[in-house]
Amino acid sequence: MKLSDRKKQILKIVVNDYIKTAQPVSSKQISDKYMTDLSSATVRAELAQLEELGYLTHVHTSSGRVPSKDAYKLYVDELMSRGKLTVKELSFIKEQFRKQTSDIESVVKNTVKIISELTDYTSLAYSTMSKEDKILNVKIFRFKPTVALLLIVTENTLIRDKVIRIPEDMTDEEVENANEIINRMFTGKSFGEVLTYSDKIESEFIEFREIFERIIEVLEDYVSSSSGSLFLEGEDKIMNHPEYSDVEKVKNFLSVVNSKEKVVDLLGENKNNIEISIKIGSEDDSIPKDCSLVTASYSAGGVNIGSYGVIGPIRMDYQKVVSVLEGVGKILEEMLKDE
Amino acid sequence: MKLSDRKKQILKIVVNDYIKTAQPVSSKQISDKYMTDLSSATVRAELAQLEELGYLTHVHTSSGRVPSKDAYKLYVDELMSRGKLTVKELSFIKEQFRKQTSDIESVVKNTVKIISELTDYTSLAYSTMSKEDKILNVKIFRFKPTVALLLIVTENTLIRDKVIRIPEDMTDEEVENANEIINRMFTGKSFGEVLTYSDKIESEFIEFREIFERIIEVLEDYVSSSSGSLFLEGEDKIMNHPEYSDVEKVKNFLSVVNSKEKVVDLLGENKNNIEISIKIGSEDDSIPKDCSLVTASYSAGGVNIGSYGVIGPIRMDYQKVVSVLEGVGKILEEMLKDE
DNA sequence: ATTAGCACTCGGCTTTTTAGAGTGCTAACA
DNA sequence: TGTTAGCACTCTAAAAAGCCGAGTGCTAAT
Repeated sequence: MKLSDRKKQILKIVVNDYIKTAQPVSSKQISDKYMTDLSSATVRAELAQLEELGYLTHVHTSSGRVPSKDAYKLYVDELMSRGKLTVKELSFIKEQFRKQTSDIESVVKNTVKIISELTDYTSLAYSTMSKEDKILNVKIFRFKPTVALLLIVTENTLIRDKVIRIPEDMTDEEVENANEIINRMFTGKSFGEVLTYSDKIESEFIEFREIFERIIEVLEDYVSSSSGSLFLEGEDKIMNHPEYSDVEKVKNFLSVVNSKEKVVDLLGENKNNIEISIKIGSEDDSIPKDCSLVTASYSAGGVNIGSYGVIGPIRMDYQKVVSVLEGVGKILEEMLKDE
Repeated sequence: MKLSDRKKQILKIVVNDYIKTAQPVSSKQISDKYMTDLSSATVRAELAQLEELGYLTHVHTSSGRVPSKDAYKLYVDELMSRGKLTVKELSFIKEQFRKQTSDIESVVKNTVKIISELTDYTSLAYSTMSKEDKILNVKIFRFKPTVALLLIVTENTLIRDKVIRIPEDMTDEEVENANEIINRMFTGKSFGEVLTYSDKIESEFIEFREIFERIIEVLEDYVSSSSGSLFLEGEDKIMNHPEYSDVEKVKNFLSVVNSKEKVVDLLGENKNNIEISIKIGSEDDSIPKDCSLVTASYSAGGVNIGSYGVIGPIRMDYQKVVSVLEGVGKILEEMLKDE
């Protein structure tokens, strides 16, 4: 059934008001505050029908209406007016980004912080570590007889470094040598490729076997499912919202959000959308019960390299969140383009 | 006034029981469960006197006794029996550490995790970035025309890396050159020294001015008060304890614990003690209200390079916490010695 | 010094009461 | 036919009242 314009208008009012106040909204309020030309009785009739259609719920016989998940969905798809960031917010974002140094990691880290700050929700980002990412350069930097730092630079400007052990009896030249050979072998290849051929390659360089193994280990580690960097900010922000006035719920929320695997699961899904994606409630049940997730993804050089977003109660200020994500996203893309 | 042995014994019972149950403990419970040779009336008399002396409080006229801060202090200083870790726990620790790779950062990170896991409290660690730490080696690794990775290896085996920008028109040789000169200048010097002389040095190398400035920036950044790495684990564990059944309190706790500056403040203090230090309640008021902090410090090569510990409610299982910190500490020291 | 006994206190729980906000329905109205 | 005033009804949230019992403090006896 198609909703009349008036029904839509009323539904929008209900959702807006409920998002703002977290209180069930009554017919009288609507008629008084938003639709002075209509009596509460008329509104009441409309509300009853909207409820019939599944967009509203009654907490109990008396006491106003609360939006259902369907209502939220309709709201974000059709009803919600797209907000713009205020000048103040925009300049705050720019201000924050200005302090920024170069590497992607810290840019993303900062982004997450800004988003959480601006929206007052828990915010998260995930940098994909894709198997397709091509290796540009591998550098073994030995800074102690038995210890070296392994640097891997990839196409997506991702740098990974990790400490590895070096056999003590290797001379610096040998290490240098190994490095060069490895570089020749790896450069231009993707993580995936390198790992696939690792057995074959390995046999060719028995002399550097040990170093080689370490490196492969590191690579495997990076590609392994839950790798990639995860950034989380404002986990505690959830407590600023009345639906989480109960410690049990907070605990549950945090246990999900603090589990890297689960979060990666959440964020991993919307690969291709540059668009903002909104998941409401247990529309998909990986999200913690009664939560919504709003995400976008960012890319460098046209390739999707991660996603970022906000997680919070279903009664979320979608308008604000979307505008913040859009605003920040634009600036973020610019920053990454520079690299 | 000196406490009789019996009073001490009773006080110990009260603290132990209260730590375990979080419930005020009554004279009857004591007489029934712990001192069957004494009647509740006698115990009652003793309790009354202990209260007189300030070790116990009455929540209200009826309903049992609760330890005061003084009681906790006495408890940890004299009364508490030192616990040993169970075999199970010990093997758990070793198991966890076995997976460990080399670098300090991840060892410490792992340590924090283990502690939090084992104690069920929020656990934290802080790696000092001291001005006295001497620079062993500086390496500029240019992996893109305008971008380089700056590595700084220090005496305490700390490695810091950071991405810096390089002027595009510098040739690789020039960068190499700059690197060498900088290395000569910096090696053997402490952060503090380098920063002090930075003005003077700078004038000598106008040609490399830009790189030089970047490096100084990075150094400054590291030395700046809130630098050093902070590790936090199990922030949510606080909610497992009944005194934090109120969201407001949790919020307050988290707001302190999530603020890097504040935590660094907390941990920064007990520099010299290898010993375990226990701070109860607002004995010192930097700690979040009604919290206790148990810390120890770790060192490498005899130098103190950080501290780690546990933060939680005053009603904390000190015995368990201390034994875990000691146990983990020993293994940690060993691991770090290997480096 | 210890203990049994008893009166007394007071928090926490359950129950009752009350007030008011909101609905649904109906009948009247434009 | 859509809108509205009016009213009975429902249900919650908050306050008030009542009850239970755990625990204490004190006293008098052992």
